[in-house]
Amino acid sequence: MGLLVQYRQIYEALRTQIVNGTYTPGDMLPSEHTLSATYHVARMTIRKALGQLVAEGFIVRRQGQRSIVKGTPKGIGILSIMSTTSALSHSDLSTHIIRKQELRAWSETLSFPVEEKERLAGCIYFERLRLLGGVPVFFDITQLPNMQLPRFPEYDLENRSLFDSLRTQYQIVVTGGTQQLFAIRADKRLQEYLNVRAGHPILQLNRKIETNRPDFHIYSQIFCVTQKYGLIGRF
Amino acid sequence: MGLLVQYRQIYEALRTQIVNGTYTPGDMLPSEHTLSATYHVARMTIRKALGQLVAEGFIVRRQGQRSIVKGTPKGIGILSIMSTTSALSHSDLSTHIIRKQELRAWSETLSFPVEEKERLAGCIYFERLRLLGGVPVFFDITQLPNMQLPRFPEYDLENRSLFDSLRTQYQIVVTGGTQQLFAIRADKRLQEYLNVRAGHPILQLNRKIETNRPDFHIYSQIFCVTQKYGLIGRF
DNA sequence: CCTCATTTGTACGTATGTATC
DNA sequence: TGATACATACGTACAAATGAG
Repeated sequence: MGLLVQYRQIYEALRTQIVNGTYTPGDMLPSEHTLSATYHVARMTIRKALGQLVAEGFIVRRQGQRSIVKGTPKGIGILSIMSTTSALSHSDLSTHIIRKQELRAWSETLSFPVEEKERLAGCIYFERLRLLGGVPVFFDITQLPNMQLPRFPEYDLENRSLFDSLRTQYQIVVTGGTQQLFAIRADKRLQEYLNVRAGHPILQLNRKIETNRPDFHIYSQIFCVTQKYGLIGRF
Repeated sequence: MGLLVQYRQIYEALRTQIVNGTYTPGDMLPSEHTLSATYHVARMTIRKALGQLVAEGFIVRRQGQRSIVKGTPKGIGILSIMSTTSALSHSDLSTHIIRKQELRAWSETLSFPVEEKERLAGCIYFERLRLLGGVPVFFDITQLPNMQLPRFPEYDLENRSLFDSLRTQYQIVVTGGTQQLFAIRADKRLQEYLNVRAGHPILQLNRKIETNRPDFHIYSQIFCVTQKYGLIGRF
């Protein structure tokens, strides 16, 4: 296991408590000193864990007062969908697999060049369509290197987030990335999948996502209809 | 001065050396131990400074080897323009002020609600058009609270970056933000400014940018033609 | 307005583990 | 294998911001 490190365990523990609602937005976490006592670690270890939570938007911290819980952030490097008009439950989002993950050659049309080690490892490829209340809102193509991911091709990406799977199964976490954005007109394939007329404006994102593994990047292309729902994300 | 803290001074020193080319991409920084000796500070202080540089993409760090310089990052929370076809000098980007910064009421059409303290402080508003090789590529509207920004209305935003000005003049640095993205059709105003035909796909970004000042956010709307130049950024 | 306890931020020193070369 | 360098972790001390009184 790669989870021996203490600050990581504490990070996971606190993170879980925020995600599952033990702490709700506006709540205050215990002080560094208190946490240090309860987990039996040095204050610096606690600070490291809290620093991670700050970086990912789970909490905010200000000198002189305790950490304030902000809740589960909307998209950490990822983008999530949000209604432009009314609040909408996240559970209304469903995923339809167009192509299940499979080994195939790297696409030639990526915005960002694949690194040598990744090219040699081969490519896991899949396509998904996301629907909100039955309406298709975005179509995405994901490619990632086939490196030390035992049993990955069997995972059900319909119900689980790719990023959650990578984090919990393989300790791969997103550390940042580069993205390129375009507004385009819908082509034939997009018209079909996204159910729009010819020439409808579509938001395209090409991204190279970096992780804590030095030579492991996720390459994705996302095509999104933003007429009714905007794409929202943190940076 | 807010720059008494040591790790911040060391951060600025190293950052400057990367930006001005003393260190070029691929170079290695001195080891933590060496830096600790040259600056006469503890290793932890060096680590804090290097951590900042990592977070902003100036360097990458891996256990067992020295810090590797990546160069000046393209857009930290900001977006910069990059040609989709060929490499293009950044100096070809020119800025045309449509409306110089002025005090006015907060716009009602922002994606993100303005915070109470900001609303009371009033709004500094300006509009700019960015051109690449003489071709307009994006039009942006920026609004920020009129809080402790002496002489700001006089600054020439044509030649200087807003973010550089805020950082060097007021020690305000971007810490993150939320953005909402849309693909839209060009309306009459955008057709005029961006020189496109009716209905041309336009990329719209609405963003709320957070800073190190607790109650100071920058609200911006960006409208971008991505036909020839993509919008690129880190997250 | 000032004081004081609490809490976080910065900084130092030291030790050990682990990855890279 | 050994030397180098970064990562984690402990302990301590003081500075600075916050909020309560």
